[in-house]
Amino acid sequence: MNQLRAQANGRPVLGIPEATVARLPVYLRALTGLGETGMRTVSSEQLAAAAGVNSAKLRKDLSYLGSYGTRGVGYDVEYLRYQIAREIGVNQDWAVVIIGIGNLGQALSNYGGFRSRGFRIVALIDGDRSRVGEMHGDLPIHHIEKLDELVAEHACSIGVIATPGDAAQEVADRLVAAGVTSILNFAPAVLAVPDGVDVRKVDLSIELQILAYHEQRKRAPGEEVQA
Amino acid sequence: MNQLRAQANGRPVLGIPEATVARLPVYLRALTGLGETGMRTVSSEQLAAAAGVNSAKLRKDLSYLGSYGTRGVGYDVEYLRYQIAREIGVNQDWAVVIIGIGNLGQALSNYGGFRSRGFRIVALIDGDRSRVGEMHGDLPIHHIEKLDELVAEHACSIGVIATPGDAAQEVADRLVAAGVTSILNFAPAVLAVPDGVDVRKVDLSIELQILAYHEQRKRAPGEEVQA
DNA sequence: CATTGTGAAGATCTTCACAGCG
DNA sequence: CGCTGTGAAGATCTTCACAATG
Repeated sequence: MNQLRAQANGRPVLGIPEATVARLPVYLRALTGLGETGMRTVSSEQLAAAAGVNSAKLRKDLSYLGSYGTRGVGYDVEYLRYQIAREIGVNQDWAVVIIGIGNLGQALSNYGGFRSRGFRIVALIDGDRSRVGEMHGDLPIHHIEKLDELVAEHACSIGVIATPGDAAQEVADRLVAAGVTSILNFAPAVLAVPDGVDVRKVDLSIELQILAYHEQRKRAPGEEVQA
Repeated sequence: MNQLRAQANGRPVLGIPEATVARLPVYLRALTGLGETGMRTVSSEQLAAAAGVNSAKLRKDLSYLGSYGTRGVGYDVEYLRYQIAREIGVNQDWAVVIIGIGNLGQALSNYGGFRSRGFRIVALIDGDRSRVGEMHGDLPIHHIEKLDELVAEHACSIGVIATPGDAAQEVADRLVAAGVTSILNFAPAVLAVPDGVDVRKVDLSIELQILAYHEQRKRAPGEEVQA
């Protein structure tokens, strides 16, 4: 329902396929790594290997961004890195609140990979009043009643939910009411949100279950020969 | 390359589509929730709503498992839950080792959602000798030199990597050498593993980047009208 | 007769293979 | 010549819409 791509100026527009969007951060990471080794130029073959995809897919993905390569040569590492970062929005500053400061919330608040990609954690929030004031790194825990205030103060558009499942919907409602329009949900719950709000869900136990499914298949071959 | 589905006995065989496999745990969770509320029977419409998908997709997905519904009525909650659990392998006992006991590794080791789905964490492992013996819950940290021994002792087929990115490949090699055939990788690194070993990757910062991409698009509409 | 199960149509994603170009 | 960029083919996934049926 999109696909109005590349126009006059060569810059793309609307409608980078979701599958491509999901891989751009991987390419970005790979380019950053290659750049740190001093490499100046990279072929689609090399970059694809570093990113763990095949080169046709990589070239197709990059073609949605524009024509940033040089035929016969490859891509300029730094230039491509910049273009992808701009496309994703990672060279902006994103204020993030984390709600639910259990083990996972703490792990997330300490995760170095956020800061280096433009995500700045501006507040830690919990519903348990007895934990208010507790420091994690240089951030104190606030009570969830302060959510509106904190979101407004930091112009925060992204919220991370790391609460138990049964608290997640209420937290999501509060986030939406406070003006947050993107939610990363670690809680085991399906969230209902209004149009215009994006939710992405990470479920640790689902990933393990998918592995288990395949593991089980490795172990029980031959089950198919029994009509 | 698969699609040899449903045979004589009605039981499916090989080739449940990946997209379906990835949703089965979601249905399982939804069914467990519905079951706890006392619901005995559920229509595809209701279950789809609880799982956050549309009902046509749900029915198509379930059809790959067999014909477990009753026309005009719906699905028996408990029976369907059992069938999905069996299909995924969640009613088995899966021994899991976690390598890298930083914030994330600790969060994972405490995560209740694993145990209840048949995943039993049998060992915590770290490369830092000074942390050996440290207790987390009822498990001590072992040094990575003990990996082979621990994997063998617990007949462990799944490993979780929660180390920094630069240690991940070496850890993966060790896991494979020890006999682990499924790896859940939280480290920011693309892992090379032999055929027959499955790797799934969870990258927390990638999820945030995907949100940022869409968030950016919400804010800058109209960029497309400038040839 | 409400609801499942499913062919068929449509959408999206991947891969191929090669024309185009530096 | 080497490598990108991309139409076109192929694979997979989603949705439609309705026949089958308990």
